[in-house]
Amino acid sequence: MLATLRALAEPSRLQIVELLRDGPRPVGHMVKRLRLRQPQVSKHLRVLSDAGLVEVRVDAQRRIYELRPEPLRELEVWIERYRRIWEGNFQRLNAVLEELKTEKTKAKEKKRGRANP
Amino acid sequence: MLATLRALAEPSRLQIVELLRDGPRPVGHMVKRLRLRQPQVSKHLRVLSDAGLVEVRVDAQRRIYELRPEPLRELEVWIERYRRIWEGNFQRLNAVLEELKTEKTKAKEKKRGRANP
DNA sequence: CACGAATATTCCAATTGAGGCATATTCATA
DNA sequence: TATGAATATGCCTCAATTGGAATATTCGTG
Repeated sequence: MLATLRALAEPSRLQIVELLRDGPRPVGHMVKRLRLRQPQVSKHLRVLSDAGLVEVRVDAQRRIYELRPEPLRELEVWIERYRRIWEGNFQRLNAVLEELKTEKTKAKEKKRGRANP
Repeated sequence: MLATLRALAEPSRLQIVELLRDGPRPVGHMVKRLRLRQPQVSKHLRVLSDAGLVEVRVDAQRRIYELRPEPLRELEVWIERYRRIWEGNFQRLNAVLEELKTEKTKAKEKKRGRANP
């Protein structure tokens, strides 16, 4: 999970993944499209590969990279656990009250909620 | 999207988000649970807040943090676009062929597909 | 109105990560 | 078999990020 997120949380890498959404591609193809030099693309692919997000197929001196579904599916599963957050009516109220024995609820404050403006 | 991923791609921050899945929580609550000092937790919360992943409610000198659904929903939407990747039978074959005019398909190679072992 | 509780911010040191460049490797082909 | 194409790796540098400690701020309360 974390590995997947870390791999995706980089602009170039995210672009590569988006690129591969259209199907397997050789390195050279990505070099042409991205604003990156070949070594850098290879490095990013290495990271994606270590995270299990892509796999390679060899074609002579060419390397064809392809998305692997597993990590993405896992990410989807993970995020589904948060679904109820946007499907309204959470029962969180009691969760809050559980923690806030000393509740006084009287706040004002603007400016991003800083404790000390 | 990228902002969301970057915010989530850090172990402590991911933990905080998981924590907040159970409902809004004050900073002190997280400090107790995570293996982090208060200032560090505040900093991470700041990052999450900048990414729009959490919002604050003020309660006296306490700050109650709460998950915001939007970025998570967006992430879910984004990942759904990859659904077909794991729902089999992609038509990628022709995408490959499109790129590989010089196809020769003869590969061997083991060791992680390095071009030069 | 001084004090403690709760939290944010600043400054610093150490670590990590991305780009750039040069180079090594492998394959196909002349 | 020498050469060019395609790709990976190593080394270096710079910028960004994280954690730590100290400090500032604000609120409620005695």
